[in-house]
Amino acid sequence: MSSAPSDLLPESVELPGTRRLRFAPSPTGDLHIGNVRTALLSYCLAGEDGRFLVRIEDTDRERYQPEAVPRYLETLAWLGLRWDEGPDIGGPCEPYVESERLPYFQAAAERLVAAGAAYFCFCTKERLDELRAAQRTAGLPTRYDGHCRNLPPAEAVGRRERGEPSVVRLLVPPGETRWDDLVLGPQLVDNLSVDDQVLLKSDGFPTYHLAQVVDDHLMGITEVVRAVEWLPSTPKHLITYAALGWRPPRFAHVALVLGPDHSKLSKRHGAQTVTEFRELGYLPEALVNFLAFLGWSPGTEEEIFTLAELRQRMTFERLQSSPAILDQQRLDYLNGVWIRKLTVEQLAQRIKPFLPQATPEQLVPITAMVQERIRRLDQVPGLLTFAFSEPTPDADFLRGKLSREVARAFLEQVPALLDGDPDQLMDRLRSLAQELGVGDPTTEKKVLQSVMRVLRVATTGAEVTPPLPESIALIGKEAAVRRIQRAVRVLSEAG
RNA sequence: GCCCGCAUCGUCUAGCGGUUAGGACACCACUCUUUCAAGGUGGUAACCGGGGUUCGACUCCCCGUGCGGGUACCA
Repeated sequence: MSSAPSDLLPESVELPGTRRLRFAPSPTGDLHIGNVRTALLSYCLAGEDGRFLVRIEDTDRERYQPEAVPRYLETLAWLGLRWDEGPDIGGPCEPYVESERLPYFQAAAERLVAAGAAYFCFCTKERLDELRAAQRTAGLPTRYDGHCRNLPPAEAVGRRERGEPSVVRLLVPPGETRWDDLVLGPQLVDNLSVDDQVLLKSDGFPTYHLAQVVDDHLMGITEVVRAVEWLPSTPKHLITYAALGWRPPRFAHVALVLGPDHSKLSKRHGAQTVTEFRELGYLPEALVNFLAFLGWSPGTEEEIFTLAELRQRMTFERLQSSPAILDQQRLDYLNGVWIRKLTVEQLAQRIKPFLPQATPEQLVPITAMVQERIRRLDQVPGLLTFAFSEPTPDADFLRGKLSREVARAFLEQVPALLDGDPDQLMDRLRSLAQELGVGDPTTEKKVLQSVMRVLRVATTGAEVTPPLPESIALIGKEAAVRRIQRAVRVLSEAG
């Protein structure tokens, strides 16, 4: 057999980075929060002296969505996960798109076949289906029966030349496979339970199993961080590395992220893609901080971390092996923390897309008003409806617990108080309220509250708003007076 | 069915043979306060079950149970 194809496989040369970790998403749809978590872990675990690379795993032609690639990259960038090598910026191991690396996979497959570590298989889908069904009813493990394992090479070549569709399967040797997982510890698998995996599909594309092994080797990947769903196929990968004479990377299998009902995260759990979380008004800083703690902890009681700090601190030793449930309340809390950590100007920029009706001049004052009271950016419009539309509270809503007379008497005198120093407005309102509170059986404090409530409802139409002086300043004195006068009218007419 | 992994408050977690089992979210009080938040103080709440090993198990081993994953020419 010719050795030419194998020459297509370059031996890895010196590559930059003490550690090289990659994120290799399959471009189908939108980036799932679970995927992003492994990307985050890989980015952090690469450390400050390591390299983080992105490789596009587009070997499934059925599910491939070309538009997904730029979207994925944009999402990673939004989160701040900067890659050192990737499809857009290139690097020493170009190209970083698997569909452009077919010769490598085909060469590897041929090398494996030549070495007797893999073989051509001509079994049809129908035969395989029947086989599995029969095995299952017999209570046996469902796996390939080795039907094509011992085809004479000449026959295999002949059938291929005649155009019969074929795949290349890994020939799993007897024995056992062991490795020391960076998260789960020592693993031992009897090769009897490892299937003869298809490495090269009949369309000439590799399966994940081959592509991952070949590319991780050629790209000098030192550690592979992936979800436990890959655990059962690790022996296949290790056997492939060994057959190719390559040293495998170390593996770190992290547990899955589950929904609140302990099942795999899916649509019915609400937001699950990064884009969805972004549209709900979560900050990348919060998402990163939150995700990092799903399966990792610093071992101290610190819990607020920037991405840079995470990259500095994260180690494989502290990775957790049990699954984590996505708790959105905790995410909300962390998001609130990060919202308050930003400067008003920074936050204003983040709020901007959520409040397109705000003028540039309004944006900063608005931000200052809401910064302490929101946990998500999408809550901003709800807090500020009064600023962008005229409220129309009715008399009963206006007066609340107060009598119409007291409510009206109070409101009638407010416009005059609006003129002085805005910082003292509360003091002036307080004095006015105290005057009106004389003779009232309730405490002064309660009177003050009721009376402020009337003014709040009159000017904003809501019981819950940012502080009154700022709210009034936002809508402007003129509008405030107009709204108060309207309220007075409503209260009078109701009588 | 078969193979594999996991198991501390409701949730995220600390713990790595001897602790009053710690922190955070959520929740409940109180506090601050013009509402709502934010902040402060305090509180409720956990080692899945059964066997071992050991002077001593949340911690180590085995079994069970529960949950999760794999079982594709998808990743």
